[in-house]
Amino acid sequence: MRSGIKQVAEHAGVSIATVSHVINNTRYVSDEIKRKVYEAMEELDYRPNSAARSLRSQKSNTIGLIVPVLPSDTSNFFFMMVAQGIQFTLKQHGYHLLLSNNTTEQIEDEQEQIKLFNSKLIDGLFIASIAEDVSYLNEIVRSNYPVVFIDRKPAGYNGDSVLADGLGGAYEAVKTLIAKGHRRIGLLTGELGITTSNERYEGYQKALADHGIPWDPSIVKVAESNFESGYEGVKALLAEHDITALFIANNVLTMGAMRYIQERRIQIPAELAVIGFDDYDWTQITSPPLTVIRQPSYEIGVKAAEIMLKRIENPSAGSKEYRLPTALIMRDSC
Amino acid sequence: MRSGIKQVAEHAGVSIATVSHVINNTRYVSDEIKRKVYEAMEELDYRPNSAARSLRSQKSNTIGLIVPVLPSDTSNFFFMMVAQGIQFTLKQHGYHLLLSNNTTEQIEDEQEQIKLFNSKLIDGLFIASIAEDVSYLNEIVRSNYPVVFIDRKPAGYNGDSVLADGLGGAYEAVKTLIAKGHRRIGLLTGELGITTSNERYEGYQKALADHGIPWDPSIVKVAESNFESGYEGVKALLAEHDITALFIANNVLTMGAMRYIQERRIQIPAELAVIGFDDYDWTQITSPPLTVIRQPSYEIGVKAAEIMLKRIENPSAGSKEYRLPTALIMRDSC
DNA sequence: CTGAAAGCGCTTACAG
DNA sequence: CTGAAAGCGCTTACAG
Repeated sequence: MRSGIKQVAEHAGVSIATVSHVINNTRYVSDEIKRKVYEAMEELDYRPNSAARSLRSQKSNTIGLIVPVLPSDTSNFFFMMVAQGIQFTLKQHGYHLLLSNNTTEQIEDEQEQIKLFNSKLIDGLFIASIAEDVSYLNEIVRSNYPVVFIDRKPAGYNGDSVLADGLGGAYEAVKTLIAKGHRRIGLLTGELGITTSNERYEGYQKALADHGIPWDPSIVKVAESNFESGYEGVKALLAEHDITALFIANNVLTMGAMRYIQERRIQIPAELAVIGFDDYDWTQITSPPLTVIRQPSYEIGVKAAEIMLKRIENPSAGSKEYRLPTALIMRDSC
Repeated sequence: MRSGIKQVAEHAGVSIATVSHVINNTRYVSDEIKRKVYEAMEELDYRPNSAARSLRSQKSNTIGLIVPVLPSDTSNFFFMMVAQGIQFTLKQHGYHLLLSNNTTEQIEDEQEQIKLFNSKLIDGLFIASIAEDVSYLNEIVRSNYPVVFIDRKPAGYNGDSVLADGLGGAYEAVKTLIAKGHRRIGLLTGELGITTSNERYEGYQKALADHGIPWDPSIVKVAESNFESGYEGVKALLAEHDITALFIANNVLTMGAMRYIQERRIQIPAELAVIGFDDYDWTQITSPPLTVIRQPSYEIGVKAAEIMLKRIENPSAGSKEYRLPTALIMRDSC
């Protein structure tokens, strides 16, 4: 039998109220008694039962995370890194992370997950929603706990958001390509709708505009974010159009695209200059190593967790947007 | 205010006992009453409070997962895929997954994590322990819930284990290299001690022995599993020894090794034949695409979850080991 | 400065 | 076939 607060109280010769207060540091207890309580806890290897604690205090010390990662997607580092950053930070503050993948990319699934989390009395929710508009949160979450949006900033609900500066990153990539003399610069990007893709597209357009290059919609390819689409995407782009450079706006598409490029022995950067998105180790092992826009994925997780902890302490109104800078990592592909 | 079982009972005009029983399907209730209860639950959007449920039933419907993934390790797909497989399967059975990374690779950290999980009343634990001997579990877990070991099979505690057939995979890789005419086959592998590395080493030795090739310890390099070590590992191997082929026994080392190989423009397979471990998308974008031993990582997660669910239902004694087959994926690097 | 006691929302013997 | 009630292990007003 595991021992509870009652056993500790008996062992220390005090009331359970006192034990509770020394555990939570929630009112003055004399040093002498404190010592006794700690000793008793030590001796009995006491661990507070968090179900009881949650039930009573309506707090679970647990925060939910919902990310859209398909099981087929053996390449999506981004959310995995974010999750790690979150978990690491939460752990240091005594919080647990409940993980859920939305594997279907259905909005109903997302809602169902949140309902499940609700019955676990989560203290907060991190979500990379697949929806553009999350007003459904008004009914499901009802401001019972803070919501922090990661990577994407959907409309319709009040919550902080933590994202990378996708516009700036895309802008820098395209500007770099332009500086190298390219004018026919293709874009391969994920499906529009979520802010992430929208912003990168915008950055691309803005860079072209700022440098007086007309925007040619026929050399931008919008594709589902998976390896296959990356492969087919460059293939189509190269078959039909005379581009000399390509900016690929996410890491999964980049990987698929590189497969096609390496298969056809297309010379980089001689025949085609490329800049990819996200800086993971594998971008260094292609031939040549890829120039990429780095997003601080782990740091996004850390930041999101910090924001969440603050919100839990101080649920003041008003939401804020946190932008983490991207960086151009120059290698040999352009 | 969220509504509880009491409100549902009132609304349906029955006792809370009856409501509880229809929720849990735990004793006969007439169809008529059942209908009323369901209606009431629907109407009030009732979600059982799982803290209360856990406190009362000593079950949390939550299972913990501890994996050793370093924050610096932007390459470790394996456990991420396993985690996904676990979470997907658990979700379908109404279980939640509590995630924890052991980011320090300290055994004390591992123990601390488990203690934290204990106070959350987890119903089970998945662990890829960094320890060879986990007898400490006897004190911490005390058979309070089943433990399923993933990827590694440490000694000292009774639990099922789910792993890939590392010995067979390594054997097949080396055999393939031998069949291609190689006799000086190097090995780059992760640190010994955990069963995973041990077995792959064994497979390597066995394949050599079975084909009458003397085992030369000077061409095996044991290294920490990270990108840097992979890079330095091949570098050392190639500088000092005349190997014509190389088997790299895990994916992180493979990535680092490929970096060195591509940097030095070493021709594969002409100058060096290589077979890597783990089949992730990025193994297709190197030049040439890599021949690898595929481990079914997602499936290991699914299997582990299934075993866990069975154990929870039926905590019979005796543990079993489940081996999932590996497969040689032939591409162009050998 | 510390304790006795109510109550969080459920499940589950016990009655009838 | 269904209900009244005890109790899981805590936290936190309320007293003194």
